[in-house]
Amino acid sequence: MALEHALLVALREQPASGLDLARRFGRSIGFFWSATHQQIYKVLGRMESDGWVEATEVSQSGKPDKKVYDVTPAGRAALAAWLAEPTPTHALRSDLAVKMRGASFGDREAVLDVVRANLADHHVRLDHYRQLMKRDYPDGSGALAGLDLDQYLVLRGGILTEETWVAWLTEYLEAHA
Amino acid sequence: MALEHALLVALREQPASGLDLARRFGRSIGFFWSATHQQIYKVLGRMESDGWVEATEVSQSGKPDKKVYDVTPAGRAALAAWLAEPTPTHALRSDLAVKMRGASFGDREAVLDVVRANLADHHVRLDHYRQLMKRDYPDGSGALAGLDLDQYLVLRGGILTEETWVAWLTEYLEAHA
DNA sequence: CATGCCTATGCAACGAGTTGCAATCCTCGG
DNA sequence: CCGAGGATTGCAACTCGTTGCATAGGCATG
Repeated sequence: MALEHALLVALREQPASGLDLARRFGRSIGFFWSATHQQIYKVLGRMESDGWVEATEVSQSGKPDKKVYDVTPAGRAALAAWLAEPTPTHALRSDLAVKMRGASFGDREAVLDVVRANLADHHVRLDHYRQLMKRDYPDGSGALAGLDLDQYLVLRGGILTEETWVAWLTEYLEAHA
Repeated sequence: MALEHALLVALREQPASGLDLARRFGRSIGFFWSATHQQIYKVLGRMESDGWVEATEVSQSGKPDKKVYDVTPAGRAALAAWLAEPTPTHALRSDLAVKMRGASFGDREAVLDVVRANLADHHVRLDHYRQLMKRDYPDGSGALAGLDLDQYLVLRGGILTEETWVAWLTEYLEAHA
């Protein structure tokens, strides 16, 4: 239900084509929200027929044309309304947690390998986020406000989340060492 | 894809009926994995026709009969195979993060209210988990092993996760104070 | 020119989960 | 007896997202 609104946020930050969005959702935004290009095209089409966004054909040199989407006033209103709605908090929902809990019912060493692989992945992500932080906010949050501050704070959330994963999986592995 | 395996883990811990499972998924297990009874019945039916579980009709005094499911050898093998598979890590996926990032495009004070409501909810969950921890593991993890240790460690993960949410949302609110 | 590769957009089929509703069995209170 | 209400199981329709594939333009290389 929220991909539409995530796309509205992304397009308000910067108008873009479907594939541009897919790339952004694979990078900075997408570390906190993922979506494939198929899903993005599908939702963009619905949003366009709902009048939330409108597309402009843009010619490119050396590449096929692309359709750059921008948010309409109706889309802005829909976004503002959604932003003010309460959001239910839903639980974690992690395959890995299920495997950790069920490790006794299979090959424990195999589960530990899965956990180790995930830990390595979370280390990579954490390093990546920290690099983004250093590159984009070398002076900390002091001078930020509005959109910049919000982007900073969401990146902070990503870092906190990855640190938690690292801590948790490390604790799991040490307890089973 | 993993509800089936989450159910296998739950049933290996303790055979149960569909509604029993729904209640457990609304409680201890479900703080890390949620599922409605409809979804559980649907998946249990498929698992039964796949030969992963088998049901026994059990009469109850004062209540309708119930079907208690237990895991078959084929189900045990399927669970063991799944446990050893690698698990891709997928990103956060949080409506609230999108709202925090997009707060500039709507009524910021309304978004802050949404964040405050979520913060209160995470405080409640954190308290709940800590009570579970105190009730079920008053002596810490020292003497635990196997299934008990795993259950403890997953609860630890829940606590770490909720602490992270509390820290993050608090930081967000203070930055916009 | 033919082939392969990248960009860009999109369709179709499927799987998973949610929401709303229904049916049955049982007990309890009036 | 009758109706209310909880327990138990389940169906149907819908939304959301994934996976696999298709189409087309343009470039580079052999």
